[in-house]
Amino acid sequence: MAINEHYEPSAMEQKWQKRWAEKQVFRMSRHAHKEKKYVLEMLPYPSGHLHMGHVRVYAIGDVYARYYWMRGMDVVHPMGFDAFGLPAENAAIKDGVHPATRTAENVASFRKEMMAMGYAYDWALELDTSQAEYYRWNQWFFLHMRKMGLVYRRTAKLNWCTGCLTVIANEQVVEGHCERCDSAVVDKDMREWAFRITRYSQALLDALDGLSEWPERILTAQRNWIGRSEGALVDFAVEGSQQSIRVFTTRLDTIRGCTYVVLAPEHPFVGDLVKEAQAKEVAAFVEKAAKQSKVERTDEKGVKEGVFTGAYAVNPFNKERIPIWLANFVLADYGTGAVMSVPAHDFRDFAFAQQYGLPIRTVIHPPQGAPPEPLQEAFVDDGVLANSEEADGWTSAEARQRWGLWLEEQGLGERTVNYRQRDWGFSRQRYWGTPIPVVYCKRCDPQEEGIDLEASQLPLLLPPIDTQAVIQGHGEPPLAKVPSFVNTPCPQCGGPARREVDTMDTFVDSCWYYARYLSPQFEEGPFEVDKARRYLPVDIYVGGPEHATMHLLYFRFWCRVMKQMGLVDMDEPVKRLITQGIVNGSDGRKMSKRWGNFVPPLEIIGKYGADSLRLFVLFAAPPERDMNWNDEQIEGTFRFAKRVWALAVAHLENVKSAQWTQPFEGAALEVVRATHKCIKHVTQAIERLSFNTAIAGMMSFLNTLYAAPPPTTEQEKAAMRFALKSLALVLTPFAPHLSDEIWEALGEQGCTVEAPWPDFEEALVEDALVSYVVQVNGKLRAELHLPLDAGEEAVCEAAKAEPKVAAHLKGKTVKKCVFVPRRLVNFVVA
RNA sequence: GCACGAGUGGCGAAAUAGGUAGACGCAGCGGACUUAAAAUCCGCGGGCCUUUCAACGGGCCAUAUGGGUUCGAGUCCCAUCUCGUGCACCA
Repeated sequence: MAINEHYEPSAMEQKWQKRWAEKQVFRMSRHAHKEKKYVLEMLPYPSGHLHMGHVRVYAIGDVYARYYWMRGMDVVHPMGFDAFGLPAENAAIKDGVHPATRTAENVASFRKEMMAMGYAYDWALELDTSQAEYYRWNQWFFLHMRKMGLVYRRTAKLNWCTGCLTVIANEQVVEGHCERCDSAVVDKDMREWAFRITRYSQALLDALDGLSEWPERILTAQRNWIGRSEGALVDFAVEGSQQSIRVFTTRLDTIRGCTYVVLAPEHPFVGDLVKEAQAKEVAAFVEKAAKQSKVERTDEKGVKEGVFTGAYAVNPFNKERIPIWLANFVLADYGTGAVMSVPAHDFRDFAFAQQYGLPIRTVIHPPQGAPPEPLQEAFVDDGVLANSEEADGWTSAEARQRWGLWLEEQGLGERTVNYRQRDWGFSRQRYWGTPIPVVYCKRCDPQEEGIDLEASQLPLLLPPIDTQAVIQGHGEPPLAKVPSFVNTPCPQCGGPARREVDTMDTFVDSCWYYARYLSPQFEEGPFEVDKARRYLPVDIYVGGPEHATMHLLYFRFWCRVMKQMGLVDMDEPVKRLITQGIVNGSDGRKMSKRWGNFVPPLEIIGKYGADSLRLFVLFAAPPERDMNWNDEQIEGTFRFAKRVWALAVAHLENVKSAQWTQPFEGAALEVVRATHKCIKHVTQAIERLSFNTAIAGMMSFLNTLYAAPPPTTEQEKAAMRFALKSLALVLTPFAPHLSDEIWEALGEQGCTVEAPWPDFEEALVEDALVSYVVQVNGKLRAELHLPLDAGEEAVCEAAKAEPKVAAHLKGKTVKKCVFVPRRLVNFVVA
């Protein structure tokens, strides 16, 4: 076979991509009887073309997939498309192309570009979530989960994205703006469908402790998001009324310092409580608050406004009569929508009390003693109780415990746990998503709770639509404009009924896709349970940290539901999570056409080849760190690829058929040593997610081979052949095309990914001499090269004999001599 | 405000268990090859001081800042600063 002297990646890479596909080398179950490894990257939204971020995630996953294949494992490495979603629909509004058409085009180009990168996917497992064969199972889950009480319809103030023209979930609102399009989010009173994810808040929180292979930042983000707080519910009797106000507090220990109670303006008791004298003022206040959006109300930091209702409550602990106020900062949907105010021990309450001249009473002292009165600021830490009669001297923790019990005994309240997390609202007023399999019938369902379709009626297909006429961005669900879809007989009475016209959030699609990959053609259920048993959970999951409190929380919830349904037998979907950093433009800004810093991967592949691009994204920074694109660094990895090829070409004919079975010695042994060292380095670097140093190790090895004398003896030729062969193998996860080309040129069979990962011999990793550092009082004074087996005495003697060391020891007493085998000697002198 | 993470050359970064700080690469400089350039190959490369024509050497400082533990600290402890991320009138 003729060897191309020059490194020309384009033709070479295409050749191997074709061959891999023909031979199906990446198919699932190639080693069906071996240990399984499920390597997964978050499935992409097919947006048109790959960008550098995609190139990076998939390169990371690909390293592990190929590595584990070579380790002889039964690897599953699938890819698919999160094909529903707003961009395709918005594009349709703009240019009139149907979302299905646009999506199909995009999927095709994504697939092609992924293949051009040489990623090792089993394309037989490919998924497209916008296909009925997939989304029908979303509907199937919906019906099951509704029976389990995990799906319900509610009316609430919802987050309406003014850009996407749909309601979005709490998780998708970032500082009052849409996570996707950054438009303002406003409150809108609407009805929607929600998953009761909060039923799992505690379980999802507890299980985080077991996710030892997840990045700490993701675990923390989820803990914060779930926002568990322990506290108590306390009933405050209302003077002259049968009603009592229930408040939630985490600081029951401060309750004797409570000098007033505050309700949210939306609190249901407000109308009953308010006294005639205050009625006008209160009504105005409530109206004003209602007009403000959640964003506005929480945006004005520090501006607290309130109004007195004229009513009084009674503190159940000291029977004190205290006023009831309304305030804009109290949230109706957290806790009970009512709080007890303890100005002495809460910053907000302190500011509010000062503003409105309400009394401030200290009941907690810091351990050092009483603070000066009047308080200059709230003391919010735990401390020791004071001014609390029999409780004086208790610690805060003790008081919470004892009073909590007392409340329960007296029937005045209870200890409780509150979560910040809300249920997951998943209705979307858009077209390009999974239809919700529910019908409204005025006769059978006057409350519009929704009547479920029968499982046999699935899939409920998304109707074909006239793009121009129907997809108009007026904020009405597009499906409402398709009479043939809307009008349907009631599944119960057969009379005229209307279908639900909202569709599901696309985050539903990504909740269980990892299980579907294992049996994408399966028609009897969402996936084959046996396959799930064999291959789940996912062993390595790679994706962006921006999903910390969205997808990564939703799919954990869904996994638990699937377990309850008996579909899977694990609690958690993913063992090890890798969150890759962002690829920014060379100016450090987000890569975007707008900034003119956008680098299309296809262009780079064309210029340098996929191998060099893969090497670049893996070498420039560790996987979890953000990185900037760099036009000069890519030249560096391209140079490396060229050097590897040039070295192989230089030696191939000479060493191709070399054989040697005796122990190596001399120059040949040095080459063999360097090879073992490289194998060890790369192996360990891959295991600890340090791909940049893995590549650095190979670069060093290559430098060593360049420096080695040209092989002349049979032994030296065999050593060089061993070096080239090993390099081809360890390079495979990073630059697979180049590896296979060298592999083939050496006369080896098949492709590198089918070959076993090379082992290293510890004895051959060691150099014959070990380098010792000699320090005097911790300062470096000399370096020695001594045999491996040199003992402490011999090393110390040799060290003392070094002239530079001797100079520093002269006239001083050695008080101590620290000896670290194989590393250093340190003389401590006075 | 609370929580988490990170600060190392001109730049991207490395240092697995407390043991030679800056591996590997980029840019830069010097050399070889070439009529020349590109490509390629080889070499140099933290700062300051000192010696010297120069080379070789020698000394001190240096991993955000200030302390501490240790024979020895980028690494461990305490405090501070800066940046990034998440949560946030959440009671």
